[in-house]
Amino acid sequence: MSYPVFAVTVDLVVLTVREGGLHVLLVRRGIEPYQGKWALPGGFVLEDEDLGSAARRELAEETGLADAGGHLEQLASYGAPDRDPRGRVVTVAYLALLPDLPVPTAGTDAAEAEWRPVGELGLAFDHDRILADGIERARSKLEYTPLAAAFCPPEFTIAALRQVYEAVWGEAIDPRNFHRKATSTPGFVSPTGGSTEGGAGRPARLYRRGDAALLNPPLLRRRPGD
Amino acid sequence: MSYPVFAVTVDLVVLTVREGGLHVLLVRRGIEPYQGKWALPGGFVLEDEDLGSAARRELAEETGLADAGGHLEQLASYGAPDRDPRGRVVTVAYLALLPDLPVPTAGTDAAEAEWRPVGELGLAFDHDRILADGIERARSKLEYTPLAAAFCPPEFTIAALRQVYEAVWGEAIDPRNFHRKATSTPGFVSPTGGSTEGGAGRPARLYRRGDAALLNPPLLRRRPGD
DNA sequence: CCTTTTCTCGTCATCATGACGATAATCCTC
DNA sequence: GAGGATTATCGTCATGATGACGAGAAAAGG
Repeated sequence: MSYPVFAVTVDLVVLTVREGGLHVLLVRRGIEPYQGKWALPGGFVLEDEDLGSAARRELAEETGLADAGGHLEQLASYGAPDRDPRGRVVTVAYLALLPDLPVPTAGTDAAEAEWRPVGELGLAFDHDRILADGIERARSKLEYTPLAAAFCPPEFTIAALRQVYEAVWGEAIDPRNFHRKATSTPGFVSPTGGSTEGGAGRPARLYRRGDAALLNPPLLRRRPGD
Repeated sequence: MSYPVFAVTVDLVVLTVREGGLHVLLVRRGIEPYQGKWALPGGFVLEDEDLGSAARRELAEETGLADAGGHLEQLASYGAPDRDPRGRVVTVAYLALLPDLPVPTAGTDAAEAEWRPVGELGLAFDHDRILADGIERARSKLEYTPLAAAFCPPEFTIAALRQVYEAVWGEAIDPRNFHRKATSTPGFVSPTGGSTEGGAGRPARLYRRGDAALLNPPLLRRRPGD
């Protein structure tokens, strides 16, 4: 039986929270098509390589970081016949959530990788859509999982965790209610015993990510139209 | 630049509720590899065909039904290097939820398509995993969306909807509390005005699927370990 | 007419949440 | 060092959602 052949790529939606807003890692394309445009980092899946392995490899190459406590999961696949003018290319998109770390550019593929605020449009290929899907996935996952901690360093305060929610959801959250929710939901966070020092205001206790896979009950954002 | 080439297939996890239990549409493989084994229906993505179009085409071919009010969504992609002994094949799995309809076998590809209870293992390729992912997706979607109605005919009773939840989640639900929840959650169901007749017990009002994309608040299943 | 079955509506205690007051513990400024 | 600013943490209260369960309504079948 004969069948069409495809190239298969992985594209990465790498999100972080910095300066109070959600940012995505983008690269400027050096070659046609879409030369000079911003695009999601990504690349071809190699022979003998699993999809997840390819995503982890690309993430390491683009960020120059050995997986620093973040989170990586498959997002969705995109394969419109005309999505790449060079031919039939199916891309498997992955979503990565990382703490705010500088992107090293020396000695990596990430010649022009940069954190950009989400919301800019005009990315190459169908990357606008992929990015939008990734952001919606991240927003939704924060409701039902403790994954907000993937945006934080290994130890963090409740306030830092709340600021992640506020940045990703784009809405303000009452600090007192959030504190109650975060500390009372089993497996959300676990105290380290330590505290912050040197900042403004009362020192805050430090927490690590909890061991729950799911928040129960979830932490639902306010839906538009209620 | 050179890169590996892949075949791309779509595989379908087609679920329905019948006889009080969750069933999946399986086909018996007629050729090697895995000849004689049960497998998910699926096939190659054609030249000039979008992934979603391929899934809809396969669904129509396998069930012989023009999309009968069900639901179809992308599930995930699977591309382990050794998942198909014939070579590098990436499959994009789709999840379909259908009302319980007979599977016509005449004049279709579905030479041996059958509804099988979920839970049997030993499917071809990595289809055990794909099926498990599809079931978990369906269970989860029932919590946050009105999609349970996709398992029902266009008009249905609250009891029928409840039985969908009980079959998919595998747990009993209090009919009175479920009735309150279904009728009071905005956009979950909308009454048609009609009623059942001829059955045992008091006639039940008929409903259609509501127009909400999300249930708010959601209808959470009891989590193990609470 | 009575029983059985199933649907529908109500009640009540409990829990989660949103709104917000109050106190605690630090830093900064004078 | 006194007082204010800032942030963290704890508490209170009204409201809404939920689980458990009682009870009436509307049919079928003897």
